[in-house]
Amino acid sequence: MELQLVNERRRGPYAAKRLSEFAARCRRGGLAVTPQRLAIIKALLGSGEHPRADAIFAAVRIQHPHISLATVHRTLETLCDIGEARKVTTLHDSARYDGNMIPHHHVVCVKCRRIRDIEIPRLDRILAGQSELGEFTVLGSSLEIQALCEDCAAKRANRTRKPRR
Amino acid sequence: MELQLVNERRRGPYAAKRLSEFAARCRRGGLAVTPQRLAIIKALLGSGEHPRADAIFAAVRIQHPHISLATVHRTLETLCDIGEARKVTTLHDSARYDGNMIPHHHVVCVKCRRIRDIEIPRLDRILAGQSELGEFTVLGSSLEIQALCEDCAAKRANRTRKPRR
DNA sequence: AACCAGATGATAATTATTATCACCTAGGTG
DNA sequence: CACCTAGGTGATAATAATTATCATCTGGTT
Repeated sequence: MELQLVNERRRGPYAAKRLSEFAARCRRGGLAVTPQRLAIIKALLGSGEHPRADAIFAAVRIQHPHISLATVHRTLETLCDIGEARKVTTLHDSARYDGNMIPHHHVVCVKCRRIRDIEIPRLDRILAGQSELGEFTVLGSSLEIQALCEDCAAKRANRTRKPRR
Repeated sequence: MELQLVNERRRGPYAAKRLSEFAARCRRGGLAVTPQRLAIIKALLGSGEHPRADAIFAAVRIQHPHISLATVHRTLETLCDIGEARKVTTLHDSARYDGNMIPHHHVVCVKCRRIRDIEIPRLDRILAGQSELGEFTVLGSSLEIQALCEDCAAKRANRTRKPRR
């Protein structure tokens, strides 16, 4: 079997480990360890639901009634920046459409958001053979590769070479 | 080579073919063939940029100065419904986060938007070996499988069995 | 204990998308 | 070919997620 649902049981120990390392990882990323950040990462690691910002907000509010929704949004983005979380969806701020209905996938520049089509015949073959996945009936799929395009890589290199100070 | 950028040259003939079949496909989908819809699919097929609604709006406006932005949004969604276009991003109306940083992918129910993690070790192996892709430097990737969960499939079956009339 | 860069809370601003509704038109019907 | 009507459109308001702003607060270092 090529595709399989992830075993949920592994989540507990994994979350505990991640949580115990969190303070150290914040400091490594140059971030202060605040009660809000702890509460947010805890809520995120404790959820298998791929929650939205407002769900995290609701969960965290129980212990931190004064926390602001803006803080939750900001913190989740920050966590993604230091590699403590990832966004399941949308690298883009608005929907993008594609008229090409031939099966294909996408590379997206995370900086300028340019998109190029790519083909991965072997992946399409794997997916074509899989119409059921646990309790799900497969309808379609799309692979998105996050990348840096030439132009943006060049710009970034310039900035790295001579950081303003 | 497992992954490769799609050759752009193929787009012209492909677009011409799709365009010539468009009216028939609309009727098959029970849709009227309006000048607006024609203009929008034409703009979409003519673009390799995976455009946003507002870009399509700008393009179409040149020939149809009175078209409404709402029509463009509506039409693009309609085109997706009848399989004439697809959304490159965001099945969701808001961002969703994941605390699990172990490489994995997602199945999403297109109805209730429930998400489950899946593992595809073979895909991860393909991707791990690919740090360059044409002019792009690969940073990460995520596969999203669109599906229908058990519950939503059951609900849909009920509706299909007894369509109200 | 004091300091301050960075974090937070409160709120306003922004922006993509959807809803509403009066009017219009594609495409069948007599 | 003129007419009819379900469905489509334009204009605009409403909604809702996210981001910006800014005064205040605090983690962590001195």
